[in-house]
Amino acid sequence: MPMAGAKVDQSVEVLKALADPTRLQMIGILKRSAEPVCICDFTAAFDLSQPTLSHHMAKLRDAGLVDVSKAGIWAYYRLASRLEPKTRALLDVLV
Amino acid sequence: MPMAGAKVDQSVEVLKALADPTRLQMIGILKRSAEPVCICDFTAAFDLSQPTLSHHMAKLRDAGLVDVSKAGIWAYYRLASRLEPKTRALLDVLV
DNA sequence: CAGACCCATAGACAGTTGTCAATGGATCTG
DNA sequence: CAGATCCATTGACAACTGTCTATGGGTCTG
Repeated sequence: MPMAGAKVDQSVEVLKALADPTRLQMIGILKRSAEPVCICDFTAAFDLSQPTLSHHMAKLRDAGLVDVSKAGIWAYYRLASRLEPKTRALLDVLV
Repeated sequence: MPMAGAKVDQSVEVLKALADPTRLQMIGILKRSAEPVCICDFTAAFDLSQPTLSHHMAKLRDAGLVDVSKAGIWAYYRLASRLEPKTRALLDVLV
């Protein structure tokens, strides 16, 4: 059976969020990390400015791939706990 | 172990090829079709011009997702026969 | 309070992308 | 040969993307 239009759009949204080397590696880091990660950790890992990484993280958040929790000064990011099974399978294949 | 740089770039290339509703559906059609499909079939299935569909197909071809064989007037497309296992797993999850 | 620190947003700008109309090449058919 | 058919390429254009600098809002610490 073919994919319905809404399913296609949702898959495309996730794919677009992952179709960037920086974001794909960010997701990989989050997936492998037991502890949540702050933006400042990413600024140390990537040679990109802090606003750029914040922008990428917002895209991952908009796609529903990432949860954020603020604690004091820091914003802690982790892989979303309630991912669609299909999305989780996608990440298991990718990273 | 983290992904190496080249692996990231290759994954991103595939993801970018799939991160478009038209192309994702084209891949779905090719994956489910036992027979190869010509561009004219896609012009019947999508409300897009022939050059646009040809352009999308070129992107899928450049990403190594699709094989093409020309026979007379027609160009027959099918899912690539020799896909990386990771790429095949990706398509099995997606479509 | 004053400063330092983390993060998000806004504005700007070059590069990429998705689409179309127009064209041309290659192949079949009469 | 002449026309018709399928497809790819080109050129154009609006829209989106990735990046930076600059700025501002919170929050902790002297």
